Amino acid sequence: MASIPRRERYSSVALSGGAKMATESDQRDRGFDHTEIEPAWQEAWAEADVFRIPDDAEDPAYVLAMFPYTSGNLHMGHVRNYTITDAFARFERMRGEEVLHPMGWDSFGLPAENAAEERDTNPRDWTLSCIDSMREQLTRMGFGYDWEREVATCDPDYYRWNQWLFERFHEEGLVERQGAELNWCPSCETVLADEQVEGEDELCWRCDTPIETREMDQWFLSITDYAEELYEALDDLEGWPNNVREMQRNWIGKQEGASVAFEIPGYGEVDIFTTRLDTIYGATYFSLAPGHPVAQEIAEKNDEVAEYVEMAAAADEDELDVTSGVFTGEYAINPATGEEIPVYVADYVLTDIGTGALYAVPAHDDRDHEFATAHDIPIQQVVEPTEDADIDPEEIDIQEAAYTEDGVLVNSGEFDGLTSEEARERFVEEFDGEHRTEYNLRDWGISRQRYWGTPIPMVWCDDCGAVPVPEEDLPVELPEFVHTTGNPLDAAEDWKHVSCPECGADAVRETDTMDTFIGSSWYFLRYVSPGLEDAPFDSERASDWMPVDQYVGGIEHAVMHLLYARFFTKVLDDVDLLDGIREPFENLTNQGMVLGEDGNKMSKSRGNGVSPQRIIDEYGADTARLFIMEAAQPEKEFAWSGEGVRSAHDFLQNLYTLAVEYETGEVTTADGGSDDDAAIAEYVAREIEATVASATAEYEDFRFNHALQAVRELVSLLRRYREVTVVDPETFEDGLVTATKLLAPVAPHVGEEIWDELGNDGLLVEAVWPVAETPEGHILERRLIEDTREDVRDIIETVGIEDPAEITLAVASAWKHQVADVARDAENVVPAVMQNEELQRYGEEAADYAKELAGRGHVEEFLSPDREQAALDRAAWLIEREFDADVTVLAAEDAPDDLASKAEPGRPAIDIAE
RNA sequence: GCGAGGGUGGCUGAGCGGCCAAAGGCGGCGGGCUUAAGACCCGCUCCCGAAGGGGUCCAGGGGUUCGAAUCCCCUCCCUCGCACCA
Repeated sequence: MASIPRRERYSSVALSGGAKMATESDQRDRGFDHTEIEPAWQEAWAEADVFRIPDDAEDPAYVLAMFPYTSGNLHMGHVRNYTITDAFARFERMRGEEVLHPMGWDSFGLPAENAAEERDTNPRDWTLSCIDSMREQLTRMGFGYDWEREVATCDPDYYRWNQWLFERFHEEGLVERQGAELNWCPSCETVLADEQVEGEDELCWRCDTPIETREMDQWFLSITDYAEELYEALDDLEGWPNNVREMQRNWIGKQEGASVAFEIPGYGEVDIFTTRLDTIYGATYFSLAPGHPVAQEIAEKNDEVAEYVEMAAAADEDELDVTSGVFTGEYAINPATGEEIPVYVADYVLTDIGTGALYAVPAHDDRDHEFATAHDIPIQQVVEPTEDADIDPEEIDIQEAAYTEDGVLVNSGEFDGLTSEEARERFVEEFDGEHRTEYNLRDWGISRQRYWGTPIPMVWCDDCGAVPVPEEDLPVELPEFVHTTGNPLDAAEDWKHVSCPECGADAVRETDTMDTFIGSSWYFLRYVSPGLEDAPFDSERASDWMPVDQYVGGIEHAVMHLLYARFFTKVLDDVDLLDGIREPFENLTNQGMVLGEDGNKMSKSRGNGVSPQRIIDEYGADTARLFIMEAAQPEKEFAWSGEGVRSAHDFLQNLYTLAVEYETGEVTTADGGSDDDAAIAEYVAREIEATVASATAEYEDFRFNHALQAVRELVSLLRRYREVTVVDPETFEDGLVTATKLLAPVAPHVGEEIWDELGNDGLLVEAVWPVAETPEGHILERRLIEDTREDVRDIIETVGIEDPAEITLAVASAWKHQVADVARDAENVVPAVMQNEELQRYGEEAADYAKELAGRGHVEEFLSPDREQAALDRAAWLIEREFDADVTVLAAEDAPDDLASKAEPGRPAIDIAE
């Protein structure tokens, strides 16, 4: 795999280089050529089938990236996403886990139709070619997937199961046909689910076109049946980011409250929903949404109301003022007071929130207050702050502004003095209401008036109504695509006309297709048994392999995809297709954005985009992967940096070169050298162990940048090691091998190349992850060395020593360590030390030191004198090298008294001679 | 408005009760290696200091503690999500 040994290449450069500057390509010739090694190793992995996971694997680590939409292009966001999962999967694999790391294609959707229109082809061919191209790009990045498990949602063998599941849902009573006012995207010419409408401006999630509303009959999945569990279970999803859980909570919008009926004479009882039943005595008017049935009824008799209702229906969202509304002339009876309060129809009351009707309490609700003020409705206070509240009840002027906090009841008849909380509980019974929980979540409208999706397997019969297509006739395949302005399925006459499965009469197929999010709601189950022909997935295996252990993808799916997938999983468990799996994704990571070099979001208009293709061509996949992983922790955003890319590339080249130099004998080695050399080797060996321990922990915690930082430090140490002395071959090679292994999940191609170069058998991808504990005392030791080096620097600098010749370090005597040990645990340090018989011998000295420690308030942990000395011995070379001076490390008893007496635990005495 | 997450040195960013003047990277400065360049290596990069010392410091203010960048409260600012939600 590796080409020419480095030496030959080097000499060829030397021959041709002469005095002129080496070109970039010359430099590259000294290291590896990524265009050569990357495809070669990709082929080697494929041949060895290393990413394949057998069906009989038991509970493998399931590492999953959100599958891409088949746009045809891999962008940096994808590269980051897939680098993270690939690195983690490779890490787990090297640790001996069986790993399920599959890939597939979210391949239905409108863009394919648009592309087909533009290119005079059809969505299928277009999509299939996109898939081929994206698979190729993923492979070039070196991502290791089990391609035998590849799935594509546009494949009839896949979407037949969307249909089959739709019918199962139907049988379970989870499919409903509802007429509703729906979000219509005029550009996509289809309806959208609420989740697919974004922001205040109400834009289509795909094309950013402002949404219109349309009244249509639609197929809905009853996700609201699961609202409670979807909401409550979020608390236990501890492996999920808080913001995603919070977004889902927001979206589901659980509200605990109560409903109470108000009588409107002539119109019967009207249910209201409220979270503030405690304020019922303060209700001074009653308000109906324009869409409320009673409002409609009143409109029939009252022209003014009719006019308002009509206007409200026609008006756009924000067109009407918040105080707009009309008095109906009717009165409602407040069940608490028995009083009649005027009934208004007001646009600020929303039809689909609560019951679409409410009693208004201007004194304790901001919107009601505003409305009451505008309409000259009385404002009656019924709650005042509790005594321990921050606000003085005297300061509250409810004519000026509503007091919306909980408090104590006033003006509420016999209930005065109850707290808000008590009143809410009490009033439910008192006024014949009931506890009620409302959710914001609406049912999931899945009908789309588009071609490139899963046909909804229903047939419309004049006599039988909507009839499901019999299971044996699935899949209902898409007909040939035709170019048309409307829905191509509507135009497919032959396809559309069928006989009714129930009565055999002439009937027509449902021409709407399913929301593409149906396909992504269970694809993670299909990977378990992708070819299965008689069920969507193998239930037993899925129950064993699920949930997904690590799921990584963009935050844009926080509500839509992730909520739908949770919903599907729960339903599938309830219909026994799964066994006890209630949640699909145990741990979730949302990778941050990759910004352009200017710190802004990459975009065509800014021209700050970086194409993965170009980076692979120029620097190779490993460089791109390493740069991305070093740049930031997965969930953080970072800006692309040419400098960073080059740095990653240089590092890989340097490590490779170091390995080659070692292998070709350019690194001078000697077995069992001097004592000094042995000490240095031991230092290096301990650092190797420490690096393994910390890098492993960082990989586990998804802090790849920290792991990689540790690897860089190790490699830097190895370089210094070989510079300062003849190296111990075993230690040095262990260092190289360790660094290579720790790097393997991120830079797998270069890793294999080095692995091979060092003469190892087999593939690195299948090698065993190193295991080591942080050497005992390593942290204290590192601190000691760093402090000491810094002190030496400080002294040389402050004193202005030109050329230090001899540095003597003396460890503190054993009794000082003992004083510190006693002091650490003592309440009263000085007495504790002086009462210690052993320490009494040191009299004044011990007392003085004890006083000093007592003054610090806290005594740190220290190494014992022996271990301090040993640690300094091992690290002496670093000091010698830095200051170009001889270094002597002495035990207290071997050092001159005046020196030794200056030493403290963790702080050797330092003498520097010029 | 409600909710979540944040505000750390020239920048980026770790730390989240003592070992913190605060990791790493970038940038800047000086030095080594080299015919030279790159790469690599060694320092410095808040202020004062002729032996490891002292001062100030982690958005602002207050508090808890022997001790706070780290915990609590208030204020200001940023980012994200939801929002005429009864």
